[in-house]
Amino acid sequence: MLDLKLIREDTDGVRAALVRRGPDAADGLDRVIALDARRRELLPELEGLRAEQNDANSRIRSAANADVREREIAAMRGVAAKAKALEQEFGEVELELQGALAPLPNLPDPSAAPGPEDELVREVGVPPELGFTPRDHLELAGERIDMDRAANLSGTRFAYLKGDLVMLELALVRWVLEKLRDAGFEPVIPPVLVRERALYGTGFLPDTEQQIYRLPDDDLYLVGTSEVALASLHDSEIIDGERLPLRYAGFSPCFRREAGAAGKDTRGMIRVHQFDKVEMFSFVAPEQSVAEHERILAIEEQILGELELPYRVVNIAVTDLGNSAAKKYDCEAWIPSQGRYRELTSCSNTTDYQARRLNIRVRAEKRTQPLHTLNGTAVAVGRTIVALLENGQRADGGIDLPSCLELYGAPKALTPDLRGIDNK
RNA sequence: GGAGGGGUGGCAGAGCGGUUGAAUGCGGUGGUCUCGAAAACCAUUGUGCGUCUUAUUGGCGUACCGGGAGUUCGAAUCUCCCCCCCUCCGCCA
Repeated sequence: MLDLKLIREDTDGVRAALVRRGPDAADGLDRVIALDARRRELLPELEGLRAEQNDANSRIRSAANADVREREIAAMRGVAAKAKALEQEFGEVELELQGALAPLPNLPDPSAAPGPEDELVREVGVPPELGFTPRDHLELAGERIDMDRAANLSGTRFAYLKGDLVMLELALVRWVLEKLRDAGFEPVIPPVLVRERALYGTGFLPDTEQQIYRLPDDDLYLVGTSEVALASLHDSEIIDGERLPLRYAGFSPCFRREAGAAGKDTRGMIRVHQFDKVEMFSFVAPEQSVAEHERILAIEEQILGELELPYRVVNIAVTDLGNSAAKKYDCEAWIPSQGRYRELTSCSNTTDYQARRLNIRVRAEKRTQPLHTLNGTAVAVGRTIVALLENGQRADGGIDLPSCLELYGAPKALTPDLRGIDNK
């Protein structure tokens, strides 16, 4: 949600910022301005009538006798009717205004990449010299990733994960959660079924409805990321500035319909309907969000580094930003079988956009204002396993795994799955 | 799923048609007292919107007693719908 006051006072600035996202990104702006003006016309009128009513009420209350009282009441009937009609109109205008304001995306940060291409920030590590044709993660995993039977069960883009890979997942999650806990992020396992308000509040609605699973019988939605639930953790609260920053690490399954992704990444676990993810989420004072964004990015990079994955960081083009993000970095890991980098983690500064929708404020120096929220992937388990398998592969089909996970119960290495390799 | 009881300010808890933004207690803040602290006493203590003074921790108006709609000159108080919590029964990882 954009700040109405800002739209009113710096219309041109807001329009220019929105237009960076695309030529039609500011399309709803004029309607918002018109509705806001109408609202501001109606409001004093309505409040005047209410003042009149309040006045009359105290006279009626203390009326000397029944006659005086009756006369006052009779006189107020007309005022009451007028107020009611005005209230009705005001309510309609306000509703329309909210409806027009809600779809407007966040103002991009000036340093967000101008587009149309993402901007390379840095490249870290070098893609491994394998000396043989790389196998993809399905070949390497063999029986340990069974998407055929999963398709039988649930359709395309689902997977059974088995054996050592289950242990690998749990080790990854445990490792990352401990790391984040030590960095001040409180571990959270949130609900993954949520009401509409949570998705609206985080800006996924009304923007990405085609991506979201909905349970119409219960009026609930399956979240595509624990960000949704973590943001709502402080719904409608006023938080003392001294308590910020508040940092959480959510661990949850994530559900995405991937409608409109037909034909994209049809093989393997890169793009599936269900995956587990550890997500960072921070509530910070407005002046802290830029620094927090860099901090979250640094943690993401540290994780990829310790997992010994070659990766690069890109500053996402404004034209590709989701509605709530003012700026976003992606960390892309090298995927040998594809010979290119693929998004593994991502972090966004959503500034006050979600906070305003969820009415989350900070109180400092006796002032209250919307705070800033940020989110970032710590580990998206499915894609991380893909990257680990493919980058750690040896000529014999075995896979070396990074040593950081050993303490957490992951095997040192995975044995070749001969069946998987024969079938290739 | 069935039956019943509730949702009031940071918390506890009154009010159940008219000086109620809301008693009282606790907590918080400022002060008096004290060498200092505690205790005691005094004062103060919400948020949004509009407007004025555009320096304001400010003045005025208005709204907010889970959310929405309604009845009424007037609703925290009455009616309806929704949400949430609690108790008992049933079911269940």
